[in-house]
Amino acid sequence: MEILAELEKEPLRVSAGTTLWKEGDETGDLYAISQGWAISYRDMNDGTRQVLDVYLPGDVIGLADFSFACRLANVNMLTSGVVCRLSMDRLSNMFKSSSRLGSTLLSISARNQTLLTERLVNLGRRTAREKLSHFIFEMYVRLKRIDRGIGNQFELPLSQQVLADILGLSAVHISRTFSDLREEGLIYRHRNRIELPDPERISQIARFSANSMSDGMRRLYY
Amino acid sequence: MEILAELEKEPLRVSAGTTLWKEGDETGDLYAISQGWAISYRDMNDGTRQVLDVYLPGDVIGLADFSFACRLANVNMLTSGVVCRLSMDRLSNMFKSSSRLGSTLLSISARNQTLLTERLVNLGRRTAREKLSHFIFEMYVRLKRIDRGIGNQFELPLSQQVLADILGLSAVHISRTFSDLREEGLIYRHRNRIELPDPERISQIARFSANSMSDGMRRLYY
DNA sequence: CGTCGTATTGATCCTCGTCAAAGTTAGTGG
DNA sequence: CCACTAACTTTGACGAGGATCAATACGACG
Repeated sequence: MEILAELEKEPLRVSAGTTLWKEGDETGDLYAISQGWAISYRDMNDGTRQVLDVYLPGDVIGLADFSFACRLANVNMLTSGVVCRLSMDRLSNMFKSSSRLGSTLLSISARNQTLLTERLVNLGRRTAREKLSHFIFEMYVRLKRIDRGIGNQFELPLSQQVLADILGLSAVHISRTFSDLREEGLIYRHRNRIELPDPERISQIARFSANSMSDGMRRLYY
Repeated sequence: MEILAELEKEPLRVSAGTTLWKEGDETGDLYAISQGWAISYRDMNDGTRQVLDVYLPGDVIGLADFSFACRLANVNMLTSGVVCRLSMDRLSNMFKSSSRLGSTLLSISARNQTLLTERLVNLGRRTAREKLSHFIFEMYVRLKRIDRGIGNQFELPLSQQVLADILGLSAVHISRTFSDLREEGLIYRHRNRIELPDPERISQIARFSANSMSDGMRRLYY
């Protein structure tokens, strides 16, 4: 615990749009995001981009580059927020002083992998309707976990263009899909606010497999 | 080193088609695959499936479920081969006796994540032509790493249906895409044998970003 | 009140999926 | 050595989901 408390020592305010790092930068410290939203993404050489990950408060950013000398993706703040730095040096020390902590980091890494995997399925084998509702529902579950007390409305600070870049679709098609979902009374979106009148139904049409996210499945750490 | 040698102690012959585990099984040991090919995949409830990962000799299987009580995907052998078991108990001990090893596992996990990420981009933002040539080229690079001395021909024991399940396409379209690539003299496929007359050009077509796989980028461990 | 980012809507095109049939190849048992 | 079967591949015809282009509408904000 005291090791992890160390983490919170150096809080840093960042404004919306701040670049934490760019692809190709030298790999340095990890960040823990304690307030705000961030995304990691890769620019394609044809002008489009693919969002790889969406980070919420409580997430650790940068683990994926752990074994590389250079960053493999850009990371930007979507909103203003607060991040905490953790230097790699200190991290190495932590490894030595606590084997338990090593397990924990490995757990976090494994869990990230699970989310990626889920998203891989989402991109590979689903229609736009399913992709969008699946993603919205994933966010709903993740937000609920860090903030009990979320009803069936929540803030989702992602433009339709960003959603398109996450789901591998065009922004135009995201708009159309939202229209469909709204007409069917499944998802309402006003500005950046999402309302899910019947979350259970969403999870069905999204073919959401609870496994990977349910608390019941998780183990000891993290 | 001696800890890792432990790994090789319990080699197990397995035949093509062997199921190492199924989705929902209790998470148990890790496997290292020392000969043969394997895949992990998820069955969708509409009869299709999505392949999540392709494992080659030298790869570690099962890290992704590390923090879960249940397996999140099926793992099958595509060919006959040899795998080595590593019990989780021993793994925990390893953590305690060697902080370096913890880092190594984390590196492996991070590297897996990188490959997933790459595949995410592949599924999200590329055409069938690009997807297929990207995947073929990725295999080429990975095989070359474990077997220097591979020229521009190699064995790829994946049916077109499996390729489809990897790339989120239909088997029919894989066939057509191979035809196109063959007519352009880019990729020849006979039976399970792949020939790349001009690997460099493939990597261009595939818009392959060398970063994530190049040795030059890698760090200490693994 | 104009301007800029963001959303919506329509028209058209193209990539890829689906269905179905035929062709190939490997493997089996007689 | 041949006939039979099962898995895999190729090819064609057709349809649908989503991309693209372009015009318009909607706020938010200075």
